[in-house]
This record gives sequence, structure tokens and C-alpha cells, in this order.
Amino acid sequence: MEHAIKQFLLHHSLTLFGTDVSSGMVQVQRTKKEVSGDLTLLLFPFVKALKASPQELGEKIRVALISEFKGIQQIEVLGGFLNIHLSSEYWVNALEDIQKNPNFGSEKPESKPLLMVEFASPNTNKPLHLGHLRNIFLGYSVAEILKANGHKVIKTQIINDRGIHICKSMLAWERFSPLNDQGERETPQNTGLKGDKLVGKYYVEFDRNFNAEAKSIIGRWEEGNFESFSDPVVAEFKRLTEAKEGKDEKALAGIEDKIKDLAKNQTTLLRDVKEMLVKWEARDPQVYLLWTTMNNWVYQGFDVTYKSIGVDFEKSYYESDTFLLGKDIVVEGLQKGVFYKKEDGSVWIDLTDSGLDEKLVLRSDGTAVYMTQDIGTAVDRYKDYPEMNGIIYTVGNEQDYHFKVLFLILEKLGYSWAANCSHLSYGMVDLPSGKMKSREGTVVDADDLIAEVVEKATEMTRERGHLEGMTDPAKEHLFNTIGLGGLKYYLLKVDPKKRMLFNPEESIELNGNTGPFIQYTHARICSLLSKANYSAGTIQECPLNDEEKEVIKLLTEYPSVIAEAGQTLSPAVLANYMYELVKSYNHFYQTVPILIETDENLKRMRLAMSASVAKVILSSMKLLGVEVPERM
RNA sequence: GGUCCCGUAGCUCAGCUGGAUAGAGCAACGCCCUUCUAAGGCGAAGGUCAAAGGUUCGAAUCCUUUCGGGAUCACCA
Repeated sequence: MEHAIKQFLLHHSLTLFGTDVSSGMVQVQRTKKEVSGDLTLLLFPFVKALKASPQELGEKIRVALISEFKGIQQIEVLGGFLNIHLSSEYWVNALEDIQKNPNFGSEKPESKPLLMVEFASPNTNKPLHLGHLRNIFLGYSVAEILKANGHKVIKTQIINDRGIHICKSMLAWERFSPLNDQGERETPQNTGLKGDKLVGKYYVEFDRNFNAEAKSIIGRWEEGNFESFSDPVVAEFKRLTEAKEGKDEKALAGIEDKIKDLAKNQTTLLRDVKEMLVKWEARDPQVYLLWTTMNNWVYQGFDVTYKSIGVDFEKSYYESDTFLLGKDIVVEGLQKGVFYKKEDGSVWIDLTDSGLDEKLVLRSDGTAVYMTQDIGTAVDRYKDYPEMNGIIYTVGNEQDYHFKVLFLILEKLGYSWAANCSHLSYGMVDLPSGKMKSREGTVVDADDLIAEVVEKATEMTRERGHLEGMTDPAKEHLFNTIGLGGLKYYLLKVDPKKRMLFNPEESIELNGNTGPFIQYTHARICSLLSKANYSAGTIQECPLNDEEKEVIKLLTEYPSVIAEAGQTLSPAVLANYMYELVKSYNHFYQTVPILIETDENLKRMRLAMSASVAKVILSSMKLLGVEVPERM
């Protein structure tokens, strides 16, 4: 209707106003709640351009619209606003359309170009944590939303399975794992630990030993023992030590960090781990076997977590597969003059003409860096899916700069599709105690968190749920649905771009703007419908009260909400819409009788409305990756 | 220091392509289960939209400056 009115005014602008009006001038929006009416046309833009009074203009438009649209019941001009009242008939027809359409809100599947959505993207040296969960839920939901917008979508993850950080866990495991009776080092099998947790443990172990070694080196230096250290290092240490004289606390800390870095660079652990990386890139069989084994432990661990949260991928990319391609492209780019080589053999790109810095793309020892792999991965993906119309990278906003540079490099390399790549940048998750820091042990482990929310849901549902006659597996499933649903909704309802606070208590809350609140409304409607033996059918015209009209109005907005969520890549748009819908339905539910209504037409309409609300809840929660129970 | 993001009720967040009196939830207070699931509803309370200028008929929304918070500027990923 909004669109029709807008088109009508544009087409008849000459006869109405005596001049053409631009499409931007015709602003039709929902009427504010406090004012009576359904749609509002803003008269201000015309007043200004045509130099006529709002009353005069409003009257002209009023007459024209009323005679044109039979769905319009009444129009009043209030100040600079023209408020349009639509008839009950119009709303009842709208409801009937919604009721009849099984895919209400969504575009035709696969009617739009292929998009790739990358999310999760874990490192294989650390277990998943709360930050990953925001990433995963967000990426998954955005993929679903894009599908609902008609796109074909490939969900993918990039597995960060190479690089020096992986070698750290490997080295630490080889060196520090205790041997059992059979002379075996620790494995998931002989410890019962989840694979990702075991590998993560050795990553931490590396760091501990690494720091300890650096500390002992500094200790030796401070005692004046410089045996086996090169002259430049010793000179640098002395220079830094002297620089400490008379500095304030902050500057002092900076210098000590530099000394620490200097010492870290002299550790045998770092030397060995670098050696391991070079061996790995040279496909050394022993190193490769160790790498494959430990990575498989991690994947098995991740799979358990993914399965528990109902997330899957169509395709996974491994950096170990793409970094070589990246290196090749760098060599090519070097020949083309996109990159340049420094004296030490390292390869760089100069982005200063774009207002950025110089960026390293290949180390002096010839090994790949993060950027090298990402170049290779992007190109590899377009090789796999030449028809693809874009890649959406779901990655935290601390990497805004990285992606800016990546897309620019791809463009400079001459890939026209670089313009279609975009970074879905999301904010960090803070804890009430502050930032999550793995080094300080303040990360929230994903598996622990999931277990916790499910446990809480179990407790609450046993207390107040309607579980009579449910089988035990069905109950388990319900507890999972509620716990996970609450967690997903909690993380998704906030604008992705914004940094958010994770409050453990609020995340398992059941009242207010929460997943369970919405799930509950759905369950209640299902109960209502089954009691009424409801089945869809035609609805007779009947008068509508304010509560009913409000709910139907919101229902009609669902398709545009999906479109907006797709455009802005924001599940939060959907979540907030759904909350509004559910709130207004609950208000209706509490004020208006349904089953005991004696007027059959009214009862039918109210049931159809309830069924439509349930349908939209189910559909939009699915787009958030949240299941919705029929009873709870 | 350069670049980017953020600042709305005690707390967590909506609202931001400029439009009518800035909205929710939580917390705290008062009501409503012999009508359908009270994980619900209703009411009252809570605001210098960080501050100051500017643009406009009209600014939480756009521009500038200041203040406050954060990210980033690695031969880490």
C-alpha cells in the first residue's frame, strides 16, 4: 500500500501539484502510535517546494487518494501530516494473504546470485570461546537471512591451520607432554580430553615456558652474563637499560617490554619453533605427521561444539591449502610490479598513495604471513565458484584494517571481483569484569557456557514448564532448545557492529527481551491452535479492534524487515522486530478472548492471526538459527 | 601521534536514509491467574540523547570542534 500510494502520487504529480516531484519528496511511513491512523504522508517536503499551505495541499491529496484507493477509509490532515486510515477489509485481506502464503516474508529461493559467507574461522590452537560464539551465530544467521532474500549462499569457514602459532602447540606437546605407562604422550584418547582442549593446553604450555626462558635470559643479562649472545643484542640491551634512567612509570614499562621482546627473540624455544615452521613449509614428513595428528584432534573437538549449537558449513577452506597459491600470486605480483622486494628478501606493497602504510606480504625467509594466505584463499574461492557475486567475511572489528588492505591488494592485483568482497565487522564481547583476555584466563569457554545455559534452562523448565507426557529425549531436546535459543538470541539481538556486554545472568534470563520469551509465545499459540482444531481457510470481513489491527500491521511488515536485515547484514533488525511483534501479540492475547469468542467470524480471524504470528516467529527465529518449541 | 568505531534512563539495549510528546527490557514499586500456558499482561516511576557550535521549517539522527571510552597502525594470526 505504501508503495502504491507513492507511485500514484509520483504519476499524478502534474495534475495534483502542477509540477513534477522527485521520489525523495514522497515520504510515506507508519503512523506514530500516539496518533490515530495507519500510514502517514509527510506534507513538509511539498510545502517547501510548492509554496502552498499544508491544509490546502493535504486536502487536494486527500480527495485524490480516497477516490483512487478503496482500501482507504478515511484521511485527515494534521499539521504537516496527512494521516491515512485503512479499512478493516484491507487489513483482513492482508491477513488472509499472509495466512495462505507458506513462505511469507521470503523471496523465491536461489533467485539471486551466489554469495559466500565466511564465519567461525577458528585457530587450531585454541578452543572456541564466547567471542567465537558471537561470530558463529552472526555468520550463520546472516547466511540464513541472505537465503531468505533469495540468494544462493555457501557457508564456509577458513581454518587457520598453519603458521607459527600452530607450531607452538606442536613443539610444546613434543617437549612437555608427560609419558604414561605405555610410553605415550597425552592424546584425547588416553586423557579423555576434547581434542581442541588438549591442543589448547599445550599452546598455553608453550607460552609459559617461553616467558620463563625469556625471564631467565634477562636475569643473566642483568648479572652481566652475556655469554653466547651476539654483540648487537648485547649493545641493544645496554642501550635500553641506560634509557631506563629517570623515566616515569609508563615509559619504563614500555622499555621493559622492549627488553622482554629482545630476550624472547633470543630464546631457544622461539628459534626451534621457527625452524619447525620452515620444516613444515618444506613438507618435512615428521613435522607433517605431527601436524596432521594434532589438527585432527582439534577438528574432532570443534565438530562436537558445532553440532551442539546446530551449525554446519557447506565448505571448509584450509590455509595450509591456500598459502602456496598466495605465495605464487605474490611472486606474480612482484613481476607485475604490484609488490617490491626489500634488500633482506622480504616482499612488500606500498599503499601510501591510498593513505595506508606499507604492508609485508612475504617474510624474508620466504614464509607466508596472514595476508599471503588470505590473498590465496580469496582467489581459490573464486576459482571454485566463478559465478560468485561476493564474499562476506565475518571477522571481528579489530581486523578492519587488515580487510581494508586485503581488498585493496586484490584490487591492485587486478581482480575485478575484489569490489564485491565485504567485511562483516562485529564488535567485541566484553564481560562485566572487563575485556576477555586469554592470557589472564578471563575467557569464557564456549562448551562450558553452552552447558551452563542448557543446565539453567533445564532447571527452569522442570520448575514451570508443561512437560506432562513428554518422553525423556523430547525433554532433553526442549531444554537444549530453550538454553541455546536464549544464548543465541542474547548475542544476536544487539547490533553486530557494536561492542556488547555479556552479562552471564542476563544471558540465561527468561523474562523480557529474551529468546525464551519469544519461544514461550510460540508454544502458547500452538496450544491455543490445537485446542481450537485450527486449520487455515478464508476469513470473512469483520471489524477490527486496535489490538488486532496493530498485530496485523506488524505482520505485514515482515517481508520488508527481512529485506532490511539482508541489506544491513544485521540479525538484530529481525530480533528487534520479532520482539515488537510478540509484545503486541501478547497484549492482544491478554485483552481479547479467542476460544470463547461466540462470533465465529471473529474467532476465525483471531485464530488466523495467532497462527500467522506463530508462523512468523518460527520463520524469523529460524533465520536467527533458533529453534522454537510447540510446548514448553 | 595517524586512522577507524562508540557515547541515549541506575544497568543492558532500540530508535540514526532528518519529521508529531525519545522507546523497550532488567532492577525497584503497585495491580491482574474459575478465558485460552503468569516464561504473560497492566500501571506508576525513571532522560541536559557526553558537551558546545553549525545546517534546516524541523536534529538523538547530518557537519565541525572538544571531552570520555575502545580498536588498530607486527617479518603474530
